Amino acid sequence: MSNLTLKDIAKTLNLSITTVSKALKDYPDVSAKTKERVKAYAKEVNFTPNAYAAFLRTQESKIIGVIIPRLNHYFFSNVLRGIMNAAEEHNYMVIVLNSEESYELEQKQVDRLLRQNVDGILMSIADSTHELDHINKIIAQKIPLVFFDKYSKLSDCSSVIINDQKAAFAAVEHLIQQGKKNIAHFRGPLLPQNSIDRFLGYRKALEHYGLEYRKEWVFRCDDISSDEGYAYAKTVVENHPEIDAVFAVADMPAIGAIKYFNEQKIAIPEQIAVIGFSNWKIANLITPSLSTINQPGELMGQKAFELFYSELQQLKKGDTVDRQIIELDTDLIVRSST
Amino acid sequence: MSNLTLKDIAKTLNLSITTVSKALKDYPDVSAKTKERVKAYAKEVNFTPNAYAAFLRTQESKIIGVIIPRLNHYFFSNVLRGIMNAAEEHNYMVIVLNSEESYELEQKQVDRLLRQNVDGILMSIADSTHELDHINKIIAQKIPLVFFDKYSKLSDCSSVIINDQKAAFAAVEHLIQQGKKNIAHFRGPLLPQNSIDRFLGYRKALEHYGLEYRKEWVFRCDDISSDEGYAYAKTVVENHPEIDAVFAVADMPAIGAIKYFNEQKIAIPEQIAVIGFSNWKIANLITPSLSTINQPGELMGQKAFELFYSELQQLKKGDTVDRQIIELDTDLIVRSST
DNA sequence: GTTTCTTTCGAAATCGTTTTCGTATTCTGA
DNA sequence: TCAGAATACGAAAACGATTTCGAAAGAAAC
Repeated sequence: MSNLTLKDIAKTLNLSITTVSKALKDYPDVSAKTKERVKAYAKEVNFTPNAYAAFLRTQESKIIGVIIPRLNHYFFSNVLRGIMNAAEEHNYMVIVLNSEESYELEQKQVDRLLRQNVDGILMSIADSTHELDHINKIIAQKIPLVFFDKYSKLSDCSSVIINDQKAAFAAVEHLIQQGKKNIAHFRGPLLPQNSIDRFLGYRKALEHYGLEYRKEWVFRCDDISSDEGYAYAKTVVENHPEIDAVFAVADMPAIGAIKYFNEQKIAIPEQIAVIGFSNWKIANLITPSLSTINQPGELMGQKAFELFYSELQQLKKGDTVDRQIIELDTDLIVRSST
Repeated sequence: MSNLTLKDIAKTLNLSITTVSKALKDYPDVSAKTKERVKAYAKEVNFTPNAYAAFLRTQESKIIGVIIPRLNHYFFSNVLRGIMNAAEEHNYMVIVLNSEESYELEQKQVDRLLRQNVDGILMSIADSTHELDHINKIIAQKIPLVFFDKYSKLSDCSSVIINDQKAAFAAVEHLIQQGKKNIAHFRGPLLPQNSIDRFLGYRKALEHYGLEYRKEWVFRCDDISSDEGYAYAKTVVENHPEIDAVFAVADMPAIGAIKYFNEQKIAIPEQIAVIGFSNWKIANLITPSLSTINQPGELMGQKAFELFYSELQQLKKGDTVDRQIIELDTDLIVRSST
């Protein structure tokens, strides 16, 4: 029952290792009869070739690495699910690593994956990543690299993203159409591109509808946590009573804000409306349910794998790889908080 | 910059492959001088031994497999995080697979991991798993297997679990101490042990406090979803107005129930109290915040890895492995819903 | 009957590391 | 001075699959 090898099969069938190997891989220089014999026996004893030995020759590990900044975020775990399902279809295994949003950890994880000889790397870069040496190392080794969600504008790689600016614009536009005029923004950290883009979308929407941009209405959530949202909601109520709506960079801060407003018996959305970003499952479960922007996580993961796979095929054929950027549609989900 | 081998290093340093290999691994029969020379050069060119070639000799892949029933569940993603952090410390990589709570998929994933020659498997068995052939296959191959959270009472393996019965008892006891007398239970599916144990804890608490068990007050959530909780809450209100508290098998059904009660303006906890199980992050974010049982996810993952690691060491020494069952403490978290 | 071409198979090299064993050199003590 | 022990290194055989190349045997052609 323990794993047998080609040698074992060859011995029992009175053939050479070579012939057994060829028979299993349908080489033309093996007779139909022996092929049948070998295949039948291989199936009978449930033979599976040793992946490591195979790698030494083929240099294909049939493993991809995925680096995710946070594992227990609903959105990312959905992306992961999409990746894993797609990988499964192509007989790939997935090694998952998380960077905890740390640049140092991210570098280490990349090294790990390269040492493991993965066939490709899919990653969403950490908020704190400010240098790209590790990214360039991947590219230098000619290993397919695909970004998802959080990407780097500086390195030209295949990516699956959403148009954060457009989505943020839609969210703020929706608030404006509900009659809100003094809209605050709970923005994300300074570094990652999507945090910047959402902020820019916010500004653009204000500008487009002739509302004044006031930087004291922008609050920075470095951890993108509900606690920050809760704290800023308090600040808003106490120091900026004129604010009548909040657009948050993500659902978590939005939910924290709603919690505070609920406690203070501030009417949502009448007194103050709240809209989030990502459409976490929880968004639909709180009271009032949270309006938000839906990000198609599973689809994003699937597309990311497919980009990797097509790059790999191109590399194997010796073609020059053409790097694509896939922009997925988001949609505005209106619930009771706006 | 591409990966060099021992051979390359040996050539440039005018040494044999053997000596280089030994120097890097601190064999005693290499002089201090050459060790220095080799190590310095290896660091300079950033040499990392090929994991696959190494496997062929050592039969150690330095990879463990983790099978999780649902990836985007807050609790499991926390466990995963604990596993991954512990694995990292011991220089292990983690291949993650999800079974989607399906027995068939679970079998497939086990086969995958065995084929990949993982050094061990950590898993939480799927709700629908009713046979144990695949489990026995792992045991037969003498590969360390550790269950976490959802385990099988039938196979004697190392496990990290909580005492579901005790925890459920504590939850129901708490409701009773709040003066509740007619306590409903939104139970989980029939199969998994923890669903059964929580149900038994519920019954035991009723019995212990002299309350009558009524089976029409038990509702089965096969998907453990918020929708089911929502629907059953409606049933409770419409058909069983005497019920004044709900103990749910998990946070999700509890949250669904709260959503319905909120909509119907039923006072929580005055008219009806609700308690969940798991302490998802969301539990503290809804209004009213949800009382629940805290399950230490990250710790569970860490312990699971440690159990695996100690089994592996025992195996390598040729000792007989002693399988342990670690029972982690849960705690009752009282919030506003009770 | 000799040559040429197929068909079918196997020997052996290879991937990159680990590890056993042997050998050459130096060092010890009497 | 020399046996014996320590020290430092290398040759070579694994691990298990893949693949190139060559060779044997039979079929076909003249």
